[in-house]
Amino acid sequence: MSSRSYVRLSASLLSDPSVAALAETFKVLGDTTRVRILDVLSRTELCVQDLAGVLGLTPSAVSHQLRLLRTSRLVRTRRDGRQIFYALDDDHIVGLFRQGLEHVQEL
Amino acid sequence: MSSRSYVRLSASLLSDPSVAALAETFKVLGDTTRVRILDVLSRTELCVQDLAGVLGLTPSAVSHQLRLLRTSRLVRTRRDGRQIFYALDDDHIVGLFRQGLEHVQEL
DNA sequence: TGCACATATGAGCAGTCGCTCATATGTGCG
DNA sequence: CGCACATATGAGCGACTGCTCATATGTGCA
Repeated sequence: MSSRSYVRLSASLLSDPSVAALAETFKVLGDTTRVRILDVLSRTELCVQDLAGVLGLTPSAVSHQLRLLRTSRLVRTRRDGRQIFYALDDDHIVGLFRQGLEHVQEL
Repeated sequence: MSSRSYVRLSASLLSDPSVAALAETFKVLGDTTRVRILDVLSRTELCVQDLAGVLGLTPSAVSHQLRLLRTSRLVRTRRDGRQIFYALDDDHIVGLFRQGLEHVQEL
């Protein structure tokens, strides 16, 4: 392949910011704890201590992970008294899970 | 939430192996170098040195990443003489990228 | 066969990750 | 207000990641 072709191919690739944002999103999804959290939240809204209860983790560990998920706009929060309820922020995550599972299941 | 409800919710969640496989797949996608490699391969089949040329990386670095992608069944190989050509192994990756970009673009 | 090229692999190092533990912030209620 | 509860945050530790550099494996050709 000529270096001239490198240039032509490069011009059609994803931009650096897109690549970074995409990788960042997948990185957040690439951890069993966060997958489990998102799986739970795809079924019901839940507060931190209940998430911890369901998943068998400390509230602190869950809170740390939720911060990441919040920063990535994967979950949103709603305060009700002392508790803060978490829910999925958009439907793309469910789509990503479904598509990811399809890939996984054909191994 | 009662501990009885924990049990009910838990029963409907993804199995541990599914969670592990899903997280593993996303983890592989969660790196800019691998995203760039897959982006290139979504447009054309390419051998290691040309991938390195396009991406401005050493052939060794590319080869290390390709091994991961191979193990995860995200790319497949075809030998032609001394060169080994890499291509996407299935269409789900393109779908995952598209879905991921949709999420990213609404930030 | 022997040499050059293409790719793969292993060791090792700097940077990152996910947890725990301690502590801070924020809210409701007496 | 003052205390208990719910959540968030920071430091720090062991485990892991992605690269480089050196080396091994595999292929084509004289």
